Amino acid sequence: MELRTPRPHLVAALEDRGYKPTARRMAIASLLEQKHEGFTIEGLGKELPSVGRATLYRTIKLFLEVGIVCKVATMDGARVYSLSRVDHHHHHSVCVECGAVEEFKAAAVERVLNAISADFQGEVVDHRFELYVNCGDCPSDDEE
Amino acid sequence: MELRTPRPHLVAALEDRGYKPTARRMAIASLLEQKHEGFTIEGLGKELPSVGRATLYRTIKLFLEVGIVCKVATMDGARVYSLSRVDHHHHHSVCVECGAVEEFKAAAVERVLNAISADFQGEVVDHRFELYVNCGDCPSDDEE
DNA sequence: CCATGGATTGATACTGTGTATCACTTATTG
DNA sequence: CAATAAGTGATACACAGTATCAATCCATGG
Repeated sequence: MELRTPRPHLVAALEDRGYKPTARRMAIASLLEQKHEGFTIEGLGKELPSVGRATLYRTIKLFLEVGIVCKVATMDGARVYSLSRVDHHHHHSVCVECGAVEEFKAAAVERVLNAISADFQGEVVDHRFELYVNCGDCPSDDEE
Repeated sequence: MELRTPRPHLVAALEDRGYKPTARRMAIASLLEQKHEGFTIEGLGKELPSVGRATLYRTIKLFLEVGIVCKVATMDGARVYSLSRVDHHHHHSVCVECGAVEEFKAAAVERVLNAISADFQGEVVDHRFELYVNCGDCPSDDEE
């Protein structure tokens, strides 16, 4: 298991919640940092065969909880995960060709949301806004 | 299998594509018309035990293709299906309490989408916008 | 140094969701 | 009625995710 130290804020995000930055977790985090595409956990398993499946699921769940990974819906309704590079609220675009996930912030979306919330009887608790794109510079899977 | 005839446009949607309005399909469609909440296929299976599991999955897939059913992502990323009552582009709200799915059209969303598309290098192919709400008049599961 | 206890890990079994296959049935059409 | 296509059900399979439990790791105190 090659252990490149991931960026400090990932480590901090874990430690702040009382989780240990173990070798497994650091290996997984540093792998994710090299990934531009959305990933599945089964896919990670193939790249990190030395890490148990249960640990992978647990770790990604932990990363979700800590906020360094997001769960994104693809166009066909499947789920992929994506490392979050920013710590504020954002949305995702997913390239339908190469699967690249980008994070973007659109104040306009929040404004629309507020407008819609006002119309809604009942309370708007949360939302999801995803863009499916042709990113235009899909690597021929070089980034893999 | 009780066979209430579903609304004509469901039948038409099938026939227009060369699919037959069989007894199974009509039974499933008429069950869906009574449903206000998002549903899972396994759930349908419990309500229609006389219909084979494979047929249920095939039928819902067919309904998706024909456009009379939508696949909606819940807040936690799970998928539910929902009968579509309108035939134009729309979005969904999902009540986090009772699971009720509403369809709504928001021109503002499309405007934002156009604005964002202009900023994007590459082409925006599709999008998803879901609202998670507390609908405020959750039946105490009376509508089940 | 050793014991102890909590956190982490891996193996495994299990549930849920969806697809593929194949034999059987039903409808249609000539 | 025979031939054929469409639809159906059983089953097996693949994939996603959870639960359990024993084993391991690691910090701490004696």
